[in-house]
Amino acid sequence: MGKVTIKDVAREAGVSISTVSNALNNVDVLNPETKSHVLNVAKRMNYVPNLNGKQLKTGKTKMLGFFTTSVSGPYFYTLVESMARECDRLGYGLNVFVTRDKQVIMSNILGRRVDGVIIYEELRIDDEDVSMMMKEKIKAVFLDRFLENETMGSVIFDSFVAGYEATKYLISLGHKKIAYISGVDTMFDSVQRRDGYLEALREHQLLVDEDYVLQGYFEEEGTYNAVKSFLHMHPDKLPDAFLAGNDLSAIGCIRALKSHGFDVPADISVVGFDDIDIAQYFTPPLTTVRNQIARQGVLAIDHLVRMIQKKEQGKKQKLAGELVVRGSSQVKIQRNDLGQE
Amino acid sequence: MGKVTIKDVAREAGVSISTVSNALNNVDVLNPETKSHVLNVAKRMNYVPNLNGKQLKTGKTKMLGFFTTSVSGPYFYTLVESMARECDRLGYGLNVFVTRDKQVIMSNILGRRVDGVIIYEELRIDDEDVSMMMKEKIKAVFLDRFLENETMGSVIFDSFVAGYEATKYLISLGHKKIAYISGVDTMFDSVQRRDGYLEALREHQLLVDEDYVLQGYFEEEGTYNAVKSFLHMHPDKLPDAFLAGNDLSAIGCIRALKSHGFDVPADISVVGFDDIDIAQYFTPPLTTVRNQIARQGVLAIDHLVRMIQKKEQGKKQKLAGELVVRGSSQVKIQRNDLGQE
DNA sequence: TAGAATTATAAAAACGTTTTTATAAAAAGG
DNA sequence: CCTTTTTATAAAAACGTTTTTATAATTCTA
Repeated sequence: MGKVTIKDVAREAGVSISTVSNALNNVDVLNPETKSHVLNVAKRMNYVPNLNGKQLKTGKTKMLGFFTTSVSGPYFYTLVESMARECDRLGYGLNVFVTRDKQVIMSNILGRRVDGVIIYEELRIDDEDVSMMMKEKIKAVFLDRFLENETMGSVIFDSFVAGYEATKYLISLGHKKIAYISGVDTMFDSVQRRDGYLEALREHQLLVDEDYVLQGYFEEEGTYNAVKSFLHMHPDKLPDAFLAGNDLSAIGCIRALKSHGFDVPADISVVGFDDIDIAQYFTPPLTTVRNQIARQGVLAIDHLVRMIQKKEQGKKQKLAGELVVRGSSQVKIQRNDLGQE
Repeated sequence: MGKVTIKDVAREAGVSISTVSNALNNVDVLNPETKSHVLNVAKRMNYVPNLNGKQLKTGKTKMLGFFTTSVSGPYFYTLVESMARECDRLGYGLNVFVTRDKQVIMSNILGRRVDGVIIYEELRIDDEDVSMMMKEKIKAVFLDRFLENETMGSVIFDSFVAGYEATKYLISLGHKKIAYISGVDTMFDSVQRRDGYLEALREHQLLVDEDYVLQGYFEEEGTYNAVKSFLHMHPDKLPDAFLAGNDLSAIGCIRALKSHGFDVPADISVVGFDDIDIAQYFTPPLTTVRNQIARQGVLAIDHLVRMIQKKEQGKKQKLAGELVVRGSSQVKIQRNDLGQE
C-alpha cells in the first residue's frame, strides 16, 4: 500500500479532487459542512500533501538555498544558525549546499529547487553565471561580495572601514610598526581590510612596508607558521602590533608570539576581526572588530524573502563593524628609545 | 519569456519529448547522432531540467534532511560540515531545518521533500510519529538516540567506553583515588559514563567510594559548587584526579580546585568529555575524550544513503571516543608517602 | 522476399498537486 | 413559472518531467 494521495481522500470522502484541495487550502468557496467532513477524512487517513506535486504546480518550493564552501567555525555556524532560524520564522526551509562544484550549484539554482539563494562570496560565481541567473530572474543575495548588478542583493561587512578603524585604534595606542596578517587574497573581505589598514597608515604618514603584510589564510595554523617564519627571517623588524585578518588568525599570531617569548599585549598588541565566540575566552581576551554575523544572516534572509514575495529590488547593505577592546592590545610601552635594540 | 522546458528543446531540435529525455539521461537506445544533436540544442538553449517535475515523476529528490534544534557551537558545525560534504560527495544535497515545530518536521518528512532524514535526539520525536514514519517507510537515522525500532538507524557516541577509557587513562598515570562528577542522572550519556568509570575502577581493584561520585549537572556552576562543598566536607579524602561528566564540568572543577590553592595538573588531574572548542583554549588546556563528531556525521549519511539505495536495514552504530591528552592531566607525582598529610 | 526481429523515434500516460472551466442545483427576479 | 444569478461541486487541464506503449523503418531469417 503506497502513500495516500489527494485522490484517495477524495474517493473516501465521496467528493472530487478539487473539493479536497479547496478544503485543505481553506478556500472559502466551500460549504462549511463539506469542508469539515473532508478535513476529518483527510486527518483520519493521515493524509500529508506531497510537496513535489505541490511545488511543480505552484512553482514555489518555500525553500531557500545557502551555497557555500564551508560551514565550519564560529563565523559560519553563527551565520547558518541565524539564517535557519529566520527561515523557520518566515515559513521557509533552508537548503545548505557545501560544495565548490559549479554544476551542482547552477543546476540547483536554475532547476528551481529553491525560491531564492544566498551565496557566500568565496564561491566566486562568475559573471556569466550571474547574468544567467539574472535572465532567469533568480532571486539572490550575496554575502560579503559587492555586485554592481542591480537585480541582485548583497549584505556585506564593511571591511574597509573595519580595517581602517582597527588600524587607527592601534595608532592611537602609540604603535607605529603595525603588521597586517592577510587572509586569502582573492577574498573581498581580506583585501578590503588590508586596504583600510594601508589607508590608515598613509593618513598618519606611517611606514608602509611590504614585509609587514603576512599571509595567514584566515587560519590559526597558517598564521602561526607565517608569524613564526616572519620572526625568524626578520628579527630586526619586530612590529609594535599585529592586525590579524580575523580572530582565528589573531589566535594563531598570539600563539606564535608567545612561543617566541613575547607577551601579548605587554610587548606586542594584537587585534583581530569578527569577534567569534572564542574571542572572549582566549587568554588574553581578544580585542577585535565585531562583525555582526547573526544580524548579517537575518538581514540577508529578510531581504531575500522580500525580493521573492514583494518583488523588491536587490539592495546593497553594508554592516558597520564595532571595535571591542579587550585584553590583547594596550598602549605602547615606550622603552628607552636609545638604549634598547 | 519563461523558462525553457524540455518541450521547447524538443520543438527546437525537431524531435519528441521522450527523445530529449533519453538524450539527457544518456539512455543508450538513441542514435548517437540524434543524441549529440539534441544535447547541442539543449546546451545552446541553456536548458536546465526543472527538478520539481523530475522529482514528482521519479519520486526521488536526491536530498537528505537534517532536523535539529540548533546548529550553533562546535558540536553542530562539525556535524553539519561533515554531513554536508558527505552528501555532496554522494550526489545529495542537505536540507537543514532548525526548528522544534513538529508540524514543520513531519510535513517535510512525510511530504517527501527529502529521500531520507537525520534527526538529532534532542527533538525527541515521539513514538506515534516514529510509527507513522515506519508505516510510510521513511528512511531515518537518529543521532545520539537509541531506538529499539529495527527499521530506523542510529549513530551514537559510546559513553560507556568513553568513561571506561578515560578512567583507565587516569589509572595508567598512577592515580588511585579518582572521583567522578556526574551530569544529570536521567540522561543516558551521564549514566553510561559513570558506569564505564565504575567498571574501570573495579577491573583495577580500586576503591569504589560513594563519596567520590559528585553531582555537577553537566554545568560549570553546579560543578564548582559541588567540588567546593566536597573539599569542605572531606578534606581528608582529597582525590588524585577528577573525571568530570563533560568539559564544562571539568572547567568548573578546575576553577574550584584553583580557588582552594590546588594546582591542576601538578596536584590533581582533571579530565572531561566532548572536547568542546573552549577546551583547548582554557588554562590549562583540557584533557578530554573527544566525541568523533565528523565521523558520526559521515557514518550517519553513509548509512542513510545505503538504506535508501540498497534498501539496507536500519543499524545501530556506536562510535568510540578518542582521548585527547592536553595539559589538565599528568603522571601522579609520588610524594613521600609517609611524610605528607 | 514475406514475415519476424530489431532499431529508432514518437505518442501517450503518469506522478500529485492547483487552478481553470464546466455543470448542476438552488435561489432570486419579474 | 420561466429565466437569470448565485452557490456548491465536479471535471478537466496544467505544471515538467520520466516511463511505458505504440509506430514506423530497417535488418535479419529461412
